[in-house]
Amino acid sequence: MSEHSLVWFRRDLRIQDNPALAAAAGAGLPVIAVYVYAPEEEAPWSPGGASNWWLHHALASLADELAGLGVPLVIRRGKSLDVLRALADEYRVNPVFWNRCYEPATIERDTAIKQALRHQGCDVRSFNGSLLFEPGQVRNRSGQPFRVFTPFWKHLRSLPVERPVDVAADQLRPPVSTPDSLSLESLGLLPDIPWDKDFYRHWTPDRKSAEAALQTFVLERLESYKKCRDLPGADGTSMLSPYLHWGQLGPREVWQAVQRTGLADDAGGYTFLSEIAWREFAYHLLYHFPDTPEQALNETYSHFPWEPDLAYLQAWQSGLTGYPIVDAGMRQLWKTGWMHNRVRMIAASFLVKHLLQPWQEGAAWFWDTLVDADLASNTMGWQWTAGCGADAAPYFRIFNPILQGEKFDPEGVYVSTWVPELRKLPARYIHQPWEAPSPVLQQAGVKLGKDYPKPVIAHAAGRERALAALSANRQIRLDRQA
DNA sequence: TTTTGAGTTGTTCGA
DNA sequence: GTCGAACAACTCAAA
Repeated sequence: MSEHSLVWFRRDLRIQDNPALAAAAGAGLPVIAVYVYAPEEEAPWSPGGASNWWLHHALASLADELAGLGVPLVIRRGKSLDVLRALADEYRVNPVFWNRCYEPATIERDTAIKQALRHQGCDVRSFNGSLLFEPGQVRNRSGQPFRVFTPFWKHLRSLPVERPVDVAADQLRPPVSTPDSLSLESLGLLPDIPWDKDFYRHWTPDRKSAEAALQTFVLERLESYKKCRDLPGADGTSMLSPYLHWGQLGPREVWQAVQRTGLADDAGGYTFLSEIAWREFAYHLLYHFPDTPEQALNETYSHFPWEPDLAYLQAWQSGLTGYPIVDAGMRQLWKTGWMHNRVRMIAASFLVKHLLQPWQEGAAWFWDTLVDADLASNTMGWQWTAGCGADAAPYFRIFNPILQGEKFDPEGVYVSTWVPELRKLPARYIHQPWEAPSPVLQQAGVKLGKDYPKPVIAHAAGRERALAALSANRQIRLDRQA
């Protein structure tokens, strides 16, 4: 006889629009809600430091919300299967509900768990709570996965997006007896040294704030999104990525919020929805090409002549390359766990092209430092920048960090915020302080090489070196073909 | 069926 | 200062 149903929370840390929870409410049985902390099961892509910080607060928020409904959040640590099995045995659980994850490691784990639980007579039902569409179900006309965004996006627009799932939260019944739970603190998700103190100024990682962020964005910034999203000094982007990653917002809630504004077909709304579609595309690619977190999608790049150099990598990581827009981005990342999208592209391109460091190094750093670190999006983004991914940037598209700075941060607002030692420089020189005449530097209180580094490499030299490497790589491929 | 044209995010060069 | 061309190779779907 079954006495409980169980909801296994993972990347769906919300009550509303949660299909697994809705199913549990509908099942009518007392509910055990559990979060199993098992980062090793996602290795080598276990959440990094910044992600763990967010996870801690997201779990606290979820536990609060659930407690308000009379259902405690049970926190356990150990192998997911062992934990679920033990709970299922002790509390006579059947069925088990969860919302699916889509990384190679989580797919493999969940498949095995589903099989094992069913084998012991426990029904398992999984749902899609994290994507608009299941990545395996989207195919082009030849039945193949899409490798180009535009046809993918066109195809997506022809499919109906389901409404958010209504969860009858008042139907949730508390467990007959409450399983033991670890304290959230005991998971050790928060840092020992307080590098996170600035995070609190920039983020409130709870569900209420997620809803508020979504509402504020669609009401105040969606209309101008197309125009402002590329300006890192303005509040032009949605900043919803960490909420989406952890499932504090579901993509269907976001989609619906945009539709309700009536701006979905206007420039701003349309552009934003296409960004949501890029997120879908990233999952689609990761699902169909599960090696891509480590290996180039385009095999031509598997033997690319990178020139690994620790000094270069560290200069980039610490925001000391001597290129203000790059350094501003890297420091924003370190301080807040987030970087503006335009600057992510500029900083990534600089690492991969000017410095010839392997894109995997950049991906690993972002993975550890971003609060929105997402295996699908991170992988796609870095491969795109390096030129080896889907819809990749052509080899000759090497961002000029000076031009990019002048174009997208013309007044130097963004640079001044994150590289304060340059804030007194006139806008004309703020993206290339080495070009400023000595009196100008002196007046701004900047001594190059002391207060702020000289460029680690001259733009023209870096560009030429990258083009040479890219051309050599191309030659290798042509030789192989011959 | 085959062909054709277009494709997130750019830069440089020369007229 | 502005403008068009050139800078691969490949995917996808419309014609």
